[in-house]
Amino acid sequence: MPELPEVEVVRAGLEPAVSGARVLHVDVVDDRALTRHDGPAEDFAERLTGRTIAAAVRRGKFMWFPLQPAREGDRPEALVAHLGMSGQILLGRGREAAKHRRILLEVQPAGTDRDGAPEPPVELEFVDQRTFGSMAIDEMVPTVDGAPAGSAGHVDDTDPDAAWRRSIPKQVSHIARDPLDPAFDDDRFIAMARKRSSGIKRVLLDQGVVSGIGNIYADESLWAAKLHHDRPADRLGRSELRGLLDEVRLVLGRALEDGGTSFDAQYVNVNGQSGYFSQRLSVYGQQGKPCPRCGTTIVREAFMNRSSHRCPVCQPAPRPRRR
DNA sequence: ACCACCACCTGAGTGC
DNA sequence: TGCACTCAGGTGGTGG
Repeated sequence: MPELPEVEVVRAGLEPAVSGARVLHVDVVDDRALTRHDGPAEDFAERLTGRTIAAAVRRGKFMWFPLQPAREGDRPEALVAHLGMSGQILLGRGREAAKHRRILLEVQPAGTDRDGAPEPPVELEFVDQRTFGSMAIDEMVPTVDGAPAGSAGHVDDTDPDAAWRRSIPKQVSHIARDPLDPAFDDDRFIAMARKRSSGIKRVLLDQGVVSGIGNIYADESLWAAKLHHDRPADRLGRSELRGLLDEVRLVLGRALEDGGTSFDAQYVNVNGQSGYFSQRLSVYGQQGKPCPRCGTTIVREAFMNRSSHRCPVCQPAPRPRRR
């Protein structure tokens, strides 16, 4: 479930189960699910087993789960997860192994039932057909701007116990904030974009400039902002970029409300359920259908070994750059 | 520093 | 049926 809304659906679904939970058992079924981990599977399992998870945090398409220190004075660490193109994290108890199960974690939730008895352990199953996703244990470093590192749900940012709040896994530190992050800096985004000569869609997809946007939401946002994907970013006005940012936020927000975009069973929440935003797509995958705004037939074009979808009238091609 | 391209994978669909 | 080919929601490293 790879773009921001889908990853946020997963993060929010995991949060109540993992916050304060203790990792009882780690089973790495396929080592390829650890490409982001610096070390062998045994190292991953050893460092994770017995640890307590503090929370579930997300920036862009990356999620991480800060771990309480194993011993006082230890460097702060987190379990990092990226879903890649086809990853899922499913929650359950004793479920049958999915075909592409890569890692299974068994955790002891922090909560108790209404009689005060501990809840039964729960399984987190990391499933990933194409193995572009992976997990890792990574050290945490302070955020450069000193603000909370990402979206963490119901967390008190002033709580001194939440020291992890202003830290980020080292391998995620180069990722820019996403447009739904309160600490996202609009002016910084606009300044960065206006230094890029490549097309605006490449800039939207550059996770070091703005994170969380992938091929679906780039196309949807550009259609909403009436911009062609090849418009050179350094030739766009500040107000055009501001307007684009507004549309990005609207699109991501609506997709989140709908539980994300699911084209097939590949993209589901932690309970295996689909999202419904695919019913509201204006251009992505809508080639041959009428533009919802002007009725012109939507076209699909090759773009970076993938596709771009647009309305030829609402989003006319830019004139080639003169020199 | 930027920029375009390629590799990393599995499976579904299409045309011959 | 089988085979070759294309395509799919992402990221990172590589050269220029």
